[in-house]
Amino acid sequence: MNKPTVHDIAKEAGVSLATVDRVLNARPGVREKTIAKVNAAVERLGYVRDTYAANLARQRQYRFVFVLPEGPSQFTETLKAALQEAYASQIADRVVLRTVSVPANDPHAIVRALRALDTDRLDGVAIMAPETPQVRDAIARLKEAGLAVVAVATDLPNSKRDYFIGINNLSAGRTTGLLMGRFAGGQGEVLVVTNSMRSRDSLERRLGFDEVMKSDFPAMTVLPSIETYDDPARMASVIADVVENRPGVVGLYSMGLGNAPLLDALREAGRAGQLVVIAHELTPKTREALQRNELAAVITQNVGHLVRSALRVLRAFCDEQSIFEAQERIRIEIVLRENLY
Amino acid sequence: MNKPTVHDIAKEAGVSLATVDRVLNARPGVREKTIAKVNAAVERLGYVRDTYAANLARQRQYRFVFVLPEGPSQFTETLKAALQEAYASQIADRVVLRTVSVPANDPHAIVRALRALDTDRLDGVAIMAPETPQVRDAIARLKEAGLAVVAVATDLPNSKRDYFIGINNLSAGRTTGLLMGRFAGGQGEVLVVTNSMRSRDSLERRLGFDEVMKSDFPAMTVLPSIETYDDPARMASVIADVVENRPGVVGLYSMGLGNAPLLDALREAGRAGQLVVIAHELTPKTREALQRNELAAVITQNVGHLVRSALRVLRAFCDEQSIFEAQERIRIEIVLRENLY
DNA sequence: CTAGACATGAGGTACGTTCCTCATTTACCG
DNA sequence: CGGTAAATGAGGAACGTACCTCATGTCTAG
Repeated sequence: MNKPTVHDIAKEAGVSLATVDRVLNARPGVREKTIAKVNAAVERLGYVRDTYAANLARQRQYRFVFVLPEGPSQFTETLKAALQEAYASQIADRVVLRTVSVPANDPHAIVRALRALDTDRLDGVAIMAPETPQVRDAIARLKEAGLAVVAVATDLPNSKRDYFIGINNLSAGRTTGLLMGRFAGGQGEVLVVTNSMRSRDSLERRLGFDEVMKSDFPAMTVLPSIETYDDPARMASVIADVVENRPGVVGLYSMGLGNAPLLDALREAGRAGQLVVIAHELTPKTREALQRNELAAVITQNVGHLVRSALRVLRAFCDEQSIFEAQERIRIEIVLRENLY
Repeated sequence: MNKPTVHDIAKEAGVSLATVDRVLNARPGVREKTIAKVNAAVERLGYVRDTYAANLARQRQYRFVFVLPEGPSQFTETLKAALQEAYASQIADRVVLRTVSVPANDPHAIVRALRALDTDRLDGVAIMAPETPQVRDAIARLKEAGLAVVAVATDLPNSKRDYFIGINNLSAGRTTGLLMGRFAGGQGEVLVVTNSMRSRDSLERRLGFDEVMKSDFPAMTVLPSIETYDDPARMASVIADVVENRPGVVGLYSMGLGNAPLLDALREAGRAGQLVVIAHELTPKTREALQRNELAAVITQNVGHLVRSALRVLRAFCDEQSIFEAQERIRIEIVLRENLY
């Protein structure tokens, strides 16, 4: 038997097409009893609305905005590229997309950008930003206006966002810890470098990393995190110091942004390839470093998947459809030289 | 400006809707010159056919069959479950799906199954089977009948299949080699066990594994592959032998099916957790073993991704659409205890 | 010059849905 | 019981595309 249509429902329920339509689209003017009759028929026949036909009739447009940080990070660049690519594909059917870039380190700019969004001409927003009370408020405003809101890559757990698309950073840190311990042989000191420990992402990763180090590799020592604040010179001096004065250091964990300066500094110091270096995010730089054996591993999330997922989830929320969790779960990927493709 | 429609094309090209339709659907009875005019208009306006509207009008059905091996393997089970799950989702819009199971170790059965397919009532076939000349011929027949054919999980490179959806097993073997060498500390012997070395998948994995072992970990010794032919007793005796007589063995690589008996045997022998054991395919069994630290790592491919990809690719070939490579590339995933979710 | 083949146009119906309007029926209240 | 409001029915147009028929226009060969 073919898929049932609204006409079949009407016949089955013994009502007219118009009534079925009123029920399905939650329009007023139908008795409870009739609503029940229609719903029963829907159940019985297993009717599912043809979203594409519905979108056609309704001339549906999904107007989405991606609010992304703009900075020296290659991560954002790859993300934007992936967005462009996805936009040209089937997934972006009936989607009108706009990207808003905000300076990464300006907490006020992000709020201004969110406040400036014209909620009347928008159906959904994807946000990648650190969480602040102001950001939470701005998101509450978007939700009140009926928009779908998803957090991308970095979660906004205390905001009213509908969904988070990205990895669990605690697990990511734990994964790195396990890998570091195993690769380094369970002995020696590990240095953790990061751009800044102020972000929750960094904190969570560090937390997970330490947990595993402590429980699984008690013979190893994890040194305090060193913050480099986007400053290549600072990074160079940190690395030089390690190379000269800390012979016990066997591993290096680059927790966030700023992989490029780290790799440069290591190469400069002539220690590239001798330490177990693990970094986050697969970018052209880290890719190359993996190939040269300068990085032992990269912990990453697939940005293509990330943006496609964001688009699908935004649509689902706009249509009040359920989302296919298994498809939207972003995996913590471990990339070595050999599964780099 | 909104997306152009066929009407816009007709206006732009200065022809009627009927002619535009004839050109777009490659129907006969249009002069070369007119075809060029229409195509020029399509180019100029950047027209893209609305596949969903087209499918609606055409009452399109995608009738697909998945031909899958039936055996003691948990892999096939997870694959079928994923297929069921995907079938309920958007991806399977207008798809009518059937699964055909064939005994895994009967090369004739697969050919019989492929020959039995009614090509008139079918639009595409996804096949997971070892390649033989007869299978190649059967696929050639399907292609001649105009069907879309994809190989899933295990490639059929010399057949006429349109596409392969799965991982590169040479790279998978290389990845495992790198991981094994790193985890085991570059010293000692490694045992390789597999159900059978007759499959190309096994051969390629072994090849890749050996390549990396030789180049990156020359101090390690890889022992000859041991085949267990689906026989738990044989597996148990192999493991017992290793535990008792081969103290130099530090690592174990389970290359294909039969992880369950291996893990059972290891537990039996009391050596679970002491060797670096790496296996393929994430299943309930291997998942549990990771959690118990009995497996150091699992090399796998996401079966959900696999089947969704197969469905998308089959559709694309049916519609002669281009496929979005980045989305269809199946990654070689490294799963540790910590990124297991 | 004309028959016949071929090219093109005009217009309609359909797909499954949405969203109208207008008419009719039903239920409830006093 | 009539009056009124609410519920329902009937039907149509539209979305973008496919596919059909029939009429008309144009070219070419004889």
